[in-house]
Amino acid sequence: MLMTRATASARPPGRPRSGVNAVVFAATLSTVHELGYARATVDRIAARAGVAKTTIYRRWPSKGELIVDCLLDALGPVPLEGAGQAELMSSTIRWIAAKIGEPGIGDAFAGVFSDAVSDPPLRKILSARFQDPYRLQLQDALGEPENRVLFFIDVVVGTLLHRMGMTGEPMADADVAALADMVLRHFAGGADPGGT
Amino acid sequence: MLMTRATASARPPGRPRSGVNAVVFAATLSTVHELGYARATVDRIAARAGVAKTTIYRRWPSKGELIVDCLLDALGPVPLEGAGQAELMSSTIRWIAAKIGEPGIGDAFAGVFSDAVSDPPLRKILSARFQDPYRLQLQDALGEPENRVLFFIDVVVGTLLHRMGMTGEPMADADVAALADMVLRHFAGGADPGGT
DNA sequence: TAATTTCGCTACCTCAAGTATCGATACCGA
DNA sequence: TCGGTATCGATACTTGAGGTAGCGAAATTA
Repeated sequence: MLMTRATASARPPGRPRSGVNAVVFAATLSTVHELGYARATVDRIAARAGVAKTTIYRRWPSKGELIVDCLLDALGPVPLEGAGQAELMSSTIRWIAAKIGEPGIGDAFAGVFSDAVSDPPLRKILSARFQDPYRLQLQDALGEPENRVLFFIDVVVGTLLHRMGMTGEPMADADVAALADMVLRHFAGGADPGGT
Repeated sequence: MLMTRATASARPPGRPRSGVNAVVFAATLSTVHELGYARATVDRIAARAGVAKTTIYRRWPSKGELIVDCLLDALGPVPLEGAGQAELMSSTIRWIAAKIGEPGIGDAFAGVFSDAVSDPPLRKILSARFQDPYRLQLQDALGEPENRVLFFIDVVVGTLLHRMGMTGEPMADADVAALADMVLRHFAGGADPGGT
């Protein structure tokens, strides 16, 4: 009952898609890394991937969705390590800080987030396909309610992206440590739970 | 020795500029509020202000700089109220949260910040003309070193913008209170000072 | 072999930032 | 009163990027 291929029919007819998604993701990150988000046009990404622009638009309906899928592929699920809530939070913060520091990822992250601000459909996609899975995973692992986890994400990701956006560089380890320390104290200390 | 008009020559020759800056700022905020940042084109802003687009480009070299000036005008300096560091920080956080919640301001803030991510010249302008004045003002008022004030700004503004960007709504008061509580505890408690 | 779908390619549309140019207007100094 | 100068509004334009349309060719299934 594996269903790796389909539910009803074995495979759809016609020429199958070539397996270039990974190549496109790699081309996306390296182009964003070298040229920045705005200058990483779909034309350039396609050229670097050795693929036609129309092929990209056949698979992803917009640049924003391409970036979202690329980030999901690059990040994967949170590697939950550690026993207690404090250790889980701390490792999560260090994990996402390291990921945002990897070439291309931070820029793509900030870029698609920026686009979403004035693009409500993209914002819904970003919220549903990107934030929600991590939120649910963290709600389970941390045993915290939705509003507290959303607050956690806002603080951690918001801070890291703001630093990246203002300086062009990822946050240094010492500041990441301070961020983790601040957040852990907040969630450990019982006062003012954060959210209605 | 007032020199309200000039230092050397009384006034530059030619037709003086009409005093429409305030009108343009108001048109910018209302257009951004109604249409979002990306759809608030310079054409539309000019039309709403009752001014030609070329007039805007004669005064601001780019849309980004127009937004920066508009935000500086809308925000003004931090209204430093309260005696101790804790009160100053708390009132500053509530002040910027309220400002970001005003119609148009949060969107313009997030939009120009987003643009700056992949536009290094705009990033320098944003950093020098926008962040630096507030940073210096806060360094003076709070008696904290540069790196700690930068960390403070990253956390507060980053969190508020992330919430605004993901939900389209400003952060609710209860969460702003939690943010203030968390930050105050961090700066009051002596552990892990945040920054090298 | 026929149907179907993807492929690369080229050309195109739309929209927005920013530029160029024009006659008209407002202010200065002589 | 008359140049000189810089702004004004208006129109047209250039450039770049997201996204679409239509083509013949290739790959797969039935």
